[in-house]
Amino acid sequence: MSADAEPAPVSAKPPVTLREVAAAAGVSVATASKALNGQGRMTAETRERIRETARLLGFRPNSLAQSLLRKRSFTVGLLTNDTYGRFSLPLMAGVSDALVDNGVSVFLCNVEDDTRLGQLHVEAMLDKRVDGIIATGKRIDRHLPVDLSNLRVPVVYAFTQPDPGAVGLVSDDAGGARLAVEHFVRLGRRRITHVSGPESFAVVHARAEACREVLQEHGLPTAEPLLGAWSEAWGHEAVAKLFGKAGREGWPDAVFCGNDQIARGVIDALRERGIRVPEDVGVIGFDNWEIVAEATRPPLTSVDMNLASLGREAGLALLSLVGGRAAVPGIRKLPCRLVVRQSCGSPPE
Amino acid sequence: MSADAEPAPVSAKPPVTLREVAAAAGVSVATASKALNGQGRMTAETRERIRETARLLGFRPNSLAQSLLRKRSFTVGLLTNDTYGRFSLPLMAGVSDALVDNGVSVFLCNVEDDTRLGQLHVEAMLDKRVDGIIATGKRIDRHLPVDLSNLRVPVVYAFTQPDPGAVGLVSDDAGGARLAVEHFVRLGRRRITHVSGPESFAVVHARAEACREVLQEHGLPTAEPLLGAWSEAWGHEAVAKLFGKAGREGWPDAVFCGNDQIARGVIDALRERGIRVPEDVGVIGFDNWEIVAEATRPPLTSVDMNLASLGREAGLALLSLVGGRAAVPGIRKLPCRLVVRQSCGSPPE
DNA sequence: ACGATTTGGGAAAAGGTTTTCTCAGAGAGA
DNA sequence: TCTCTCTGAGAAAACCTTTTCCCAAATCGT
Repeated sequence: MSADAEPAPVSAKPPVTLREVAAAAGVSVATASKALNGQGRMTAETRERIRETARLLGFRPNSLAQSLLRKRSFTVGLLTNDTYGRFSLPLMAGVSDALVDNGVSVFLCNVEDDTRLGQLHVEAMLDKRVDGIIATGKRIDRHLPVDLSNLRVPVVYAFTQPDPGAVGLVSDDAGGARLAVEHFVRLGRRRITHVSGPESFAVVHARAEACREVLQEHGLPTAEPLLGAWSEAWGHEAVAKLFGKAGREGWPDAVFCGNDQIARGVIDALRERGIRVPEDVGVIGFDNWEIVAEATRPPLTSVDMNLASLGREAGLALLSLVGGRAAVPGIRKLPCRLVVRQSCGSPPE
Repeated sequence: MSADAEPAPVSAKPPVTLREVAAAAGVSVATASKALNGQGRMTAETRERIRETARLLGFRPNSLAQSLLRKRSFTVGLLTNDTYGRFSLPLMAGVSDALVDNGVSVFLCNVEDDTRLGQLHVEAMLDKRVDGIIATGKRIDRHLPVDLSNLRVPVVYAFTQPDPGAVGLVSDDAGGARLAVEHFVRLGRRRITHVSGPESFAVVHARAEACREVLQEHGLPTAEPLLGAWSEAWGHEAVAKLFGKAGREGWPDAVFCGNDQIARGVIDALRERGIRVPEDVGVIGFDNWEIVAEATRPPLTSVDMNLASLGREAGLALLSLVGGRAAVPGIRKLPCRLVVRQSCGSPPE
């Protein structure tokens, strides 16, 4: 019989340890450690020899052992209840971006509005000695279904309701709304309306209020915002309400929408009525959800909440907290940005 | 002067260790460990006393120390290049679901089609001694921009191109297409066309081929699929091509679309032409992207790739690999599922 | 009552790294 | 030549838990 070929072992040999490097270089582990970390005193020749040996052997320090000793794991947890990631993913990208260069990895935990699951995840993260936690969600006026107020690690809240006294980062919804409405005003629009989501959302009020303020500042007529749902269907309905009444002169010439889906519905409904966008009516959305904003006809001008920046800031804030530097508690609002596409037209000559 | 109130320390006292529990219970750490893990021999009374002490003190074992010893970190990495998470997030949800009950946490790493970033993340994960890695992406016929073929830890590929000899899980696109076309046939549709994405995608061919097969099996006419982009705009264009020519009798009575955005475009374009959906033409999409499928008018019947299940399976497969049980290498295709809404009509009486 | 076995529990090593001490030898100053 | 100060490097503790081995006391059998 021929000797059977050994099946390739699924897991290769164990990683090379500092002890092995030290042995290969003919020094003690202490010296090896110091050589690699630029600590201690030794001849440049010794240090270089050890470094070379480590390189040759492909040595990488065991992060677990380091963490155990340093009481710092270079690991943070990102807690979210935003299953589809509309908001958390851009945020996560920013967080990750801010942290990866510091060698920090991110545990993503979806708690799904389930307290038990949240508890489970938080305990798992704590057991794994995360250096800190970033809490995020799908709306900024609700808590996650889990209590993070008395943890042994710092917590930063981003795009979710912070606990009192904690560090919170949210988008400046009022500012975003200003951006949109002022853009309309600048383009010469005069009858500007606001169609937004459910009354139960804090951002709905913040944006509506800012909208009203800007209109007043410019001496333009204000009307009650139309509140409904975050859906295309509501955009259609709203158009029916706004443009259903006869008398073209009463019609708005601009609609600022609470999100891009509403705006999409509004634009489609306007086209169905033969009302031209942007010639007759300008439309601005919110969220700058590119896949929607770019698919509307014409492409949608929209307010971007800069969630990636928000995530970056949250990551940096957490890093600073982890480093022992106290951060100013309270809610910090980060500016939005208007992404101009073609649903508003150009300024009058 | 009144004594200043001490500012609350940002980080509370360090976690309680096994040593402290042992001291409080008047036993050695060895005994304490055994008591808590159900190991060793001791009187039930002693064991219970230690357990109670631990509970009182809020002891939780340091996962880092455990991992160091067991050579198992209860941590896995999820590598993706799907920045917006259309595909990775449902998948991630499934993975997480499969793993959380085993106390396994997931590092989410977005590598963004950037080899350097990929390298960075993989090394960080390896340094942190992840038990395994799940690789995923935004299309199943492309590799991630990072080499995972000779890692010391098991790797499972889900919804991305696996390395040869590795374990790969993907959706059964051909099966999904069959589901859609057979649904049309069952409803009595006879002139069924296929509008899909760019030719460069493997799934485009798989689905088109399956589509052709089903039509042949039923003796129905086949036509070349229309290949374009994954966009609404292409859906509009395709309708122009299909329904532009005069002679209503040559028109299709069913359009199977390569994704929901195309389907959305198709439905909108049909309505604009006064062609009724589903009465005149049935439409089926792919991906079951709920936010799109539910916003089309009428709501879109669509093929769901069961990405959460895919994620679950990937998680379980990885767990099994980590546990040392060899898994069958090669690509396993998981079935799709047809989500029926209202864009196809009801079966004829 | 004496040896054999069981019982309850502790000591110590292991896991990989960092850091603080310690120490032998070398060079310098007198 | 004798002491003092560096210099280069190692020993060992520490981080926290698990597990193997070991030992004394108690129980059992005869």
